[in-house]
Amino acid sequence: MIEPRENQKQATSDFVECDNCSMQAICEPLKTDNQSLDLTSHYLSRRVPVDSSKKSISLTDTSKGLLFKQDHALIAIYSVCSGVFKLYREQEDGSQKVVGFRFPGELLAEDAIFQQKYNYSAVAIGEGSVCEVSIAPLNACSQLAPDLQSNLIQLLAKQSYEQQRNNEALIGKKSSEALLAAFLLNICARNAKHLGSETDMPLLMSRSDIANFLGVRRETLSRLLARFQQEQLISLQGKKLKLLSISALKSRIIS
Amino acid sequence: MIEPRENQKQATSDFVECDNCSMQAICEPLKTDNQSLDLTSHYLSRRVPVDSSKKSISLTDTSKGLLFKQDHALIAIYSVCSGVFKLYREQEDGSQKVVGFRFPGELLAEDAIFQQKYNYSAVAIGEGSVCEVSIAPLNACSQLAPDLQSNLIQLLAKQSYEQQRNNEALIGKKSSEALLAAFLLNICARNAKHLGSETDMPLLMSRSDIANFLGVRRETLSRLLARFQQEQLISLQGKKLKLLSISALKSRIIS
DNA sequence: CGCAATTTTGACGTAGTTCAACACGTGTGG
DNA sequence: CCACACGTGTTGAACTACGTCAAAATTGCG
Repeated sequence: MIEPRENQKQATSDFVECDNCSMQAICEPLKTDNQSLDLTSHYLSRRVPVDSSKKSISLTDTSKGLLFKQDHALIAIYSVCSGVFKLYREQEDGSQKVVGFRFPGELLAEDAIFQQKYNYSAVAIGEGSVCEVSIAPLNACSQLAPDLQSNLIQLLAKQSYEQQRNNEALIGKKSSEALLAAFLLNICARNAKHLGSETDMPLLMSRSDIANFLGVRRETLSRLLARFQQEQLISLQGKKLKLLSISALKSRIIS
Repeated sequence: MIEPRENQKQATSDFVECDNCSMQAICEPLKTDNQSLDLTSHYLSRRVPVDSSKKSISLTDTSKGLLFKQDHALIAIYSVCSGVFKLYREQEDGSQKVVGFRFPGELLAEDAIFQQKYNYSAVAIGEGSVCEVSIAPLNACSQLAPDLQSNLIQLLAKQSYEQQRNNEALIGKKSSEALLAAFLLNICARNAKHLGSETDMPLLMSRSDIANFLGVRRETLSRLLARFQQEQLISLQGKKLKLLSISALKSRIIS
């Protein structure tokens, strides 16, 4: 396993390139504009490591790898640089419901802007890192730079689009099989750009979390994955997921 | 009610008040600012009727009540003034998949801004009306009025929030019962503000459309609704839906 | 009123859940 | 070093919810 020695920061290749990042709209344009260049430094922290395998870092609290916590006041929004983040919500009965995953290049917590508080908790699965955009300074800078504002509009509009698509992929699938097929295609598509492959990706999330998210039992997920392998739709060894036939998978999505 | 008589159309009470409308951010602030007052006239058309029961109106095409069509170029975004709109997507196999409903005060098609084309078709269920914001003029005006821009940000941020919440309500529910309970609570909450009741609303959508959206069969939906009535969770006569016990319904949402 | 469309009801088969046991890897302490 | 607990993933058998197909009942509309 290619494990580049670690924590004096991973190899560059583990990070998504800025060109593939959702946050680009409010990071990069300012690079080209000399006058605004300084602005990003007021709100942006690049590639902050968030690690669930080590003891908790400088972040506020309890659980290791926790990026932010449900119901806490909004401080910053993020984009994922590396790793995978799990979004979940504590329920009245104490159990947790996984409400989503975020992959490198994707935005995180932007839906907290409306009520100024986080709607779910986010935790890194294994090692991860994020770019952090602090909201208060961003707002201040936006007053000064109209371009920044219109870029923020673009960013939110794009996110609205992505979210709609991701959710359409999952609502109202009649069988678990269709649901899983849609999920696998969805996550591979979302990882395609930065991994350079439409068919291969590491499945870092645990079966429990995936099953929780999809609303099926661990056991069912296990059986479905086994069936998909038998039928040569996917191959799955360890964490390595490979889609063997995208078209065949698509044909399983009968909503 | 401040109703500047309009299009000599439906009774005033059928329209959502502007105070309860998602679009308010880019409609109303400009009312208070005398200088910008004129701007809205450049991009905003108020309370345009869209009616599926009459013959097709001045709109482009075929089906009556159609507001916009999937894959067509983005011209305007909308907010629902009255009635209910169904969002659906034509699938490869020719069938249609209902991907959402929109109620008075809610935004429509904002997720088309990213790719400048509509991601689904929208059709009025029965009679409806919308406020229409044309994108090109809006963009032009945004250049001139920074306030308008930041209001647009607020609007998109809010929509991002709403969308996330609506979808969390529906993904990964283990039983159809839980799914339906979540759906009923969701749509009643979304109609609460403008109807003035958390528990009562007209269920204008057909059973087929609801079942399609939820990904269950018409028959199953029918049986579930019957069961919910037996168990005194809801009452449903004709189109009148009443939630009899919100807490009991909530307890059915075991995700 | 009467036909068509929509909704509801019934009987039956299958897919997915439930509960239990088991296999595997990892970390912990004697 | 082994024994043990623990988390994760897989497998089997019984039960149940949902889908399917078919028919009856209701609603809506001309």
